[in-house]
This record gives sequence, structure tokens and C-alpha cells, in this order.
Amino acid sequence: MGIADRKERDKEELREKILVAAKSLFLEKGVEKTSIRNIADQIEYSPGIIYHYFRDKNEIFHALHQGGFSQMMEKMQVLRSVRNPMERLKAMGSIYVGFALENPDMYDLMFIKEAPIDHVYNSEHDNWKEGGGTFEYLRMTIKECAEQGHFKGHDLEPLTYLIWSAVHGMVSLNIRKRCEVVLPERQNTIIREGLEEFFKILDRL
Amino acid sequence: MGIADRKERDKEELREKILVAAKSLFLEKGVEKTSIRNIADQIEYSPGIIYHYFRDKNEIFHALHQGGFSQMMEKMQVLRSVRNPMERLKAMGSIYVGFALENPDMYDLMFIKEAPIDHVYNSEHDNWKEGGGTFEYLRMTIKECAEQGHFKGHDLEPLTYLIWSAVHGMVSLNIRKRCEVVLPERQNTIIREGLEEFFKILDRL
DNA sequence: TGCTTTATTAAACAGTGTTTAATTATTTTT
DNA sequence: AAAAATAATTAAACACTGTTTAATAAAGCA
Repeated sequence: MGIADRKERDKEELREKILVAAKSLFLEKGVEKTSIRNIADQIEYSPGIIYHYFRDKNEIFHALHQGGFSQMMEKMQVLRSVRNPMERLKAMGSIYVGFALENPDMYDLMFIKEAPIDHVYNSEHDNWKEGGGTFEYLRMTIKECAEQGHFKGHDLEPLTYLIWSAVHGMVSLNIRKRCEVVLPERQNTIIREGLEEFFKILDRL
Repeated sequence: MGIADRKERDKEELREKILVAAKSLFLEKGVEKTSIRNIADQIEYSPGIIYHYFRDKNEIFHALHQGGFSQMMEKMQVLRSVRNPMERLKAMGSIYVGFALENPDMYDLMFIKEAPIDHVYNSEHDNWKEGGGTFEYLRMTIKECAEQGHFKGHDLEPLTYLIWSAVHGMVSLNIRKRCEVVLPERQNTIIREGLEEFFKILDRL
């Protein structure tokens, strides 16, 4: 069975090559402006071959999309050592922002780019990787905060959404270049400073 | 000179027709998926004619982009009657969200879609229409709140950015369909509920 | 009327995603 | 080892895209 295995590996290898090439091109020129022919050129194969490994361009997008969530969850692992839920919540915000600033194009892919319409939620669909897991973790953390006496008088589900939105908003406005309206001398630091203000607010809730 | 005037009007008329067609198509199918030929078909002219009125597709995008800000500022006019700055701030949030939910595709155009790279900030560039005015107004309102004793211990510039981001975040996550992670029964109301939580927080600052 | 300018178009160019049929390479069977 | 079957890969085509060009039609003016 070694031969079949090796063939399987070879196939997997080319699939991986396509993904690596697609990722570098997507992040460099954007999804829309990267053509199948560009990817084929990079891996030195004909364009047609790509359709033997992915149904269409969207499927390539999705494969990378999933990879992004794995990558982010990886970074979140350090939160395990943070016992105090409010500290954990704030640390989560820092990690989230850090990930977004270090991988702006991947973040764009994950949270800003329009999700292709034909995104079918089949049985194999792993909600954890697709971001639901991260939100679930945020929800749990906020619930723990509430149990420790925070967020009195608040409805936790919309509050969770608001907290996520605040951080996402700062990051996405920056990524999509809507920050020119901010005072020029503060544009580079506005996200981290905004996060600081956010922490001050959270501490008082 | 009447003839020249009429010609001017006719020209303006076709320009307007192109914009109306482009807008309806952009909002219906998205900018990327609307072709010049689609627009030409809709106005029953040949594709080439469009390049006599707009340099390229981006210029059409920008014309609509600007129109969106005028539209939004229009809605903001009612704020003039709100004397209390904190009430005005909250009302601003409601109007902002209202505009976004009523015109999701226009909002997308204004705040989410990647701004074309070649967006040159020339002397005629009207910062007011381009959104800087709205942010300036938000900044002033928050400053007034501070003068009335709110936001003690906060740095107002990043706080302003944070407040904008919170509202933008909620709206943009919704528009780009990242809300499936929210409890299903609350997805439709999550933005307005999130805004309510936000107001509760603001009231205590 | 003929001449000039303007408005409009048809056609072409170089690019796109995707599908098809043909070709090459590899594995399996005889 | 030769032939048949299967898989991997490609070249070519199709129907699109944004944009530019040169040709045509229309309008205004002399």
C-alpha cells in the first residue's frame, strides 16, 4: 500500500503548493486581483490543474480562511494561564488586535472580505475553525466576568457582540484605510490607544 | 448661449443616468461583479460612451461614494435640535446605525469596501463629504460631553475612535455576514440590542 | 449647402474564471 | 515485456471582463 500512500502524499503536496502560492498572491495583490493563471504561473503548472484540486477559486479562499482561524486560536492558547476572567478578556483583546496588525491581509480574509455566497454549511463544516469557536470562548469569558460581579444590568449576548465589534471596528477601519480622519500624529498608534481606553471602560464595568 | 446650456444639461443628464444605473447595479450585485457592459446595457448605450463621462470604473465608484456621505449628513441634520451633548451622541449612534441598516450596500461602499489605491487627495477634494466631516462632528460632540463632566480620565481622540469603531464594528460584521456565531434567535436584533448596551455604558461614563 | 466639431459606436486588445477534449505519464493487467 | 486502463496534466476554447482605438453618425455653424 506504500505506493498509494506516496501518490496520496504527492497529491497533497501539489495541493499544498497551490495553497502556498495562492496565499502569497492573495495577501500581496488581493483575492480579486489574483488570477488562477497567476497561481498556475507561480507553481509552474498549467491553469487547468488547479481545478483538479479545488472546485473553484472560492474553495481556495475557504481553505486559507480556515487556516487563518487555526493560526489565531494558536495565539490564544496563552490565555489558558490567565486565571482572572477580566484580565483574560483584556488579554484576548490584545491578542486579537496583535493578530490583526501582524496579519492584516489574513484578518481581512477572515473578517472583512465578503464571504462567498455559495458558502455551504455542510456536515463536515467545522464551526470551531470558522470563528464560532473564538466567539464562544469570548462569550464564556464574559460570562465568567459577570459571575465575578462585572457587567451588572447588562444583557450578555449583545454585550459580547458589542465588545467584539469594538475591537473589530478599530482594526477593520484601519485595515480598510478609513483612519485619515484621525489626527495625523496619532494614526499609527490609534488602535493600541483606543484599546487602552476600552480597557479603562471595561475595568469600571 | 441657450444651445450650449442645453447641451450641457443633456451631457449632465447622461452622466446622471450612468450614475443611477451604476448605483442600482453596484448595490444589487456588488461593485466587483458589475461590469461596464452591464451599466451600458442598462442605460441602452454602448460601453465606450461611459469613458467619455468617467475616467474609469473607480471614478464612478467615487462619485457614488461622495453621494453617500451627503445622504448621511442629511440624516444627521435633526441632531441640531438636540441640546444635551450626551443625548446628541447617542442619537448620532442611532442615526448612524439606522443609515447603515437602511442602506447596507451604500454603507459598504462608504466604510468597508477597499478604497481604490489611486484615490488622489487633490485640492478639490472635499473632506467634509468624504466622511471627515462626520468624524469631526463626533469629535466635537464628545468634547462637549467631556466639558459637561463625562469621560473623566480618558484621552478623547482615541476614545472618539473607539466609539466610532464600536458602532462601525457592529454594523460591518452584520453587513459582511459574520453574525452566524451570535445566538440564532437574536441575530436580527443584535445590532440594536448591542447599541442599547453601548448606551448603558456611555451613560455611566 | 458643405465644413467642423461633438457624440456615439463597433471592433479590437489583453486580461479574467472555467470547461472541454486531447495528450502525456503512470499503474495494472495480461 | 506488451497491452490496456487509469490518472495526471495540458492546450485550446468559451464567454466573460476593463479599456482603448479608429470609424461613424449627428449636430451646429459658415
